[in-house]
Amino acid sequence: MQKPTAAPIGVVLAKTAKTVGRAFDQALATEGGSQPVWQILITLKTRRVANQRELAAAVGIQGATLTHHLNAMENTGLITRRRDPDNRRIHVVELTDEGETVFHRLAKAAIAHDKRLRAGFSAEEITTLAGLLSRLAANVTGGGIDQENSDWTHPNGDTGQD
Amino acid sequence: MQKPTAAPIGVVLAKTAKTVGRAFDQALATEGGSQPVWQILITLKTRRVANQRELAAAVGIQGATLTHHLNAMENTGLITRRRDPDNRRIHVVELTDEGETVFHRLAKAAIAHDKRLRAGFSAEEITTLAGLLSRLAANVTGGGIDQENSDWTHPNGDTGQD
DNA sequence: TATTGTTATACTCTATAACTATA
DNA sequence: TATAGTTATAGAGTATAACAATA
Repeated sequence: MQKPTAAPIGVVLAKTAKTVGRAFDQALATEGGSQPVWQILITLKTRRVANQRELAAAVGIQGATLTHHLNAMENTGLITRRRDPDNRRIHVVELTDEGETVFHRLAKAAIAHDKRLRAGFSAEEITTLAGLLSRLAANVTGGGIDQENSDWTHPNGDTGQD
Repeated sequence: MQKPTAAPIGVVLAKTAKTVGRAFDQALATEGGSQPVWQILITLKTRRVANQRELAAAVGIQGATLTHHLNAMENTGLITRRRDPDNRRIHVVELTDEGETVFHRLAKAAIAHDKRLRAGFSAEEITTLAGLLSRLAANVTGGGIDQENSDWTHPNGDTGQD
């Protein structure tokens, strides 16, 4: 009986991500959100994107896929699109007040989710884990993975912690 | 300027899983597979499931979703379904020869993928990573995550390494 | 009635290709 | 022509609800 190889790391990663991702979906859905919408909102709040292509890249989807989500978000009143007067090809995407509100609600859910996730972990372990995951991603991208999203927990110095 | 929180671990996990998962999709697609098909095949090869509900649970999908995939796999000749004579409610799922062949092809791709993933990692780091990921998953499931899949690299003592 | 699985239907996310508008 | 974005269409994966078959 050879030493069991244990599950390959890709399988462990995929299963963990599925489990954790579903819990996150659930948390966001409770607040009327979804992962793509959350990714779009957080990107709009935490970095300046020059155009939708950049936004799509930051979220990790194609331009047409982004349009699809933006249409839904515009319909539900989370964002507005207007043309940039300096270059009318560019559609400037902006959060509405409702979009801001939803962002804060989702941020709260995301923070709670992350807190739950970190339970029992030391800060050092989280750092180690993040580092290992980054290296994993780098191994399949050739090293160019965009792992920023810096200070998202305080997008406005306020995340609604009542 | 407060110390940047870095990305929350859930975000790092999701992004890494997306990146790595897409690379894996790509690797499987090249061999005519997909992740659900691979999960089903590997489960059939590495554990004895009493019925389709168990198989669905092992793969992490609903029964109806499994049926959907099994239909496709039956159509493409990877599996057969026959009724268990002892309990005709149960549909016994079995790999055809073609199914075996595809399994081995996908296993090869999966092994190559995992090797690529592990590049630059020590065995200890992989163990650490797997452990941390398991704990992460446990934090959202209440502890009952099914992380087996033991010796999948040698389903028959042979994985086709030419 | 309970268990096993399938069918019908639909939703979300994603993508590619062709198109419009602007430069 | 090149760039920014949208529309049209489609496909994969998933799910729930209702159903059929068997026990």
